[in-house]
Amino acid sequence: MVDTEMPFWPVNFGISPVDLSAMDDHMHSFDIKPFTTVDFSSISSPHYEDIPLGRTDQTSIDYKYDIKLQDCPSTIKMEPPSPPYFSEKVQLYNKPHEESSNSLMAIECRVCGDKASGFHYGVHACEGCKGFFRRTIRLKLIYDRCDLNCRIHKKSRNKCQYCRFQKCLAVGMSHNGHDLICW
Amino acid sequence: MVDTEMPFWPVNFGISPVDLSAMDDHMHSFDIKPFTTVDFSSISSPHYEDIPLGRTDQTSIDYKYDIKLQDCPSTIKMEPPSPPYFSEKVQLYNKPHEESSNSLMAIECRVCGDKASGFHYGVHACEGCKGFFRRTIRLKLIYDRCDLNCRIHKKSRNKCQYCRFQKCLAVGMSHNGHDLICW
DNA sequence: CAAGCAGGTCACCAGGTCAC
DNA sequence: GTGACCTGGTGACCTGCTTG
Repeated sequence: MVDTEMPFWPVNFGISPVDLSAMDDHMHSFDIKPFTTVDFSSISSPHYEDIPLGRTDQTSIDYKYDIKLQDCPSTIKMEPPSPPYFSEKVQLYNKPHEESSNSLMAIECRVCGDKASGFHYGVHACEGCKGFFRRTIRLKLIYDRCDLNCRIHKKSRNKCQYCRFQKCLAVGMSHNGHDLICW
Repeated sequence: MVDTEMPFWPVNFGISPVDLSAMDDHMHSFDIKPFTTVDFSSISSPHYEDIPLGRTDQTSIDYKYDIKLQDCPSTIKMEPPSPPYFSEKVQLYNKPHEESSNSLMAIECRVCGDKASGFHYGVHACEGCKGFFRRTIRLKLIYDRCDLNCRIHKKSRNKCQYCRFQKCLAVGMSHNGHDLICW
């Protein structure tokens, strides 16, 4: 959070508007941080920024965590990011009156398959996995390594924290996941 | 089981624990306090020395935010007011790649760079910054001071309310923005 | 009438809490 | 430690008013 390395915006004082725009564009390019400065605690963000239409830019930058997956056994594979993101939101907004929340109810947690309570940290997740991920991040927890690549299900999700967290990362959970999809 | 001494997993590599904790601590900036210690009456839109045409009567502003931009660090300087009608249009035409079907669509929020939804409070702003500014003003919110001069852009705008609001003021948002453009 | 903005609304999610 | 529940900020959308 708080990237102070480039406190640019104040500088444009007395510059022509055109220059300003140009500068702004430039500034944006600084937003992308190298992994070495990954923003750990950033609190998130804009949930539905451009939801309604054409959010075509859902790149998979979410994977900045995944890149290493922390000594992840090679057997762990990335899963595609949670695509329901748009469809559901759009659907929701398109039919406000209807009890369309039911549709959301049916969505499965990408990590354990339990019922997702919403779109958390960039993926559909249940309360349990959401809380687990949050706790891990906030407390900077490190779990005992496990090479068994345990499968994570609703019933077994608490058996292996290491693999659960790996799964969280693998499915694209990111502490600032929402931010990331902007790029 | 849980080893917190060696935060070695991907997220924070390259970041020192100090940085991390600093970041975390920054979260507290979301605490909102009533305007008890702030002289609300002295708050006003930022001054722009280079404002050509006399925005004479700042006096009628309902909620006048401090000229000092809430004790903003001296490194923060005002940006020129949004002379938006032209600058943004120019910018618009300089960006042919944008789908300019709807000309307004392409205008950037002066605060965060997101897509502006219109001319709000005196500047082109997105729905998010518009709502944020409105809320801050109407509820007389004051945010925990931040001296980090955080840059505000679409994906980070929610990370620091203090700096976001400073940016709002800096770009010229004012509760009676309409007065401003009427000179 | 249309256009455009101020202000309101409320689904949504991050983060906190605490019984278990 | 877990996860169901709660709280509060956010922002997309809506409504109503003003302006031309």
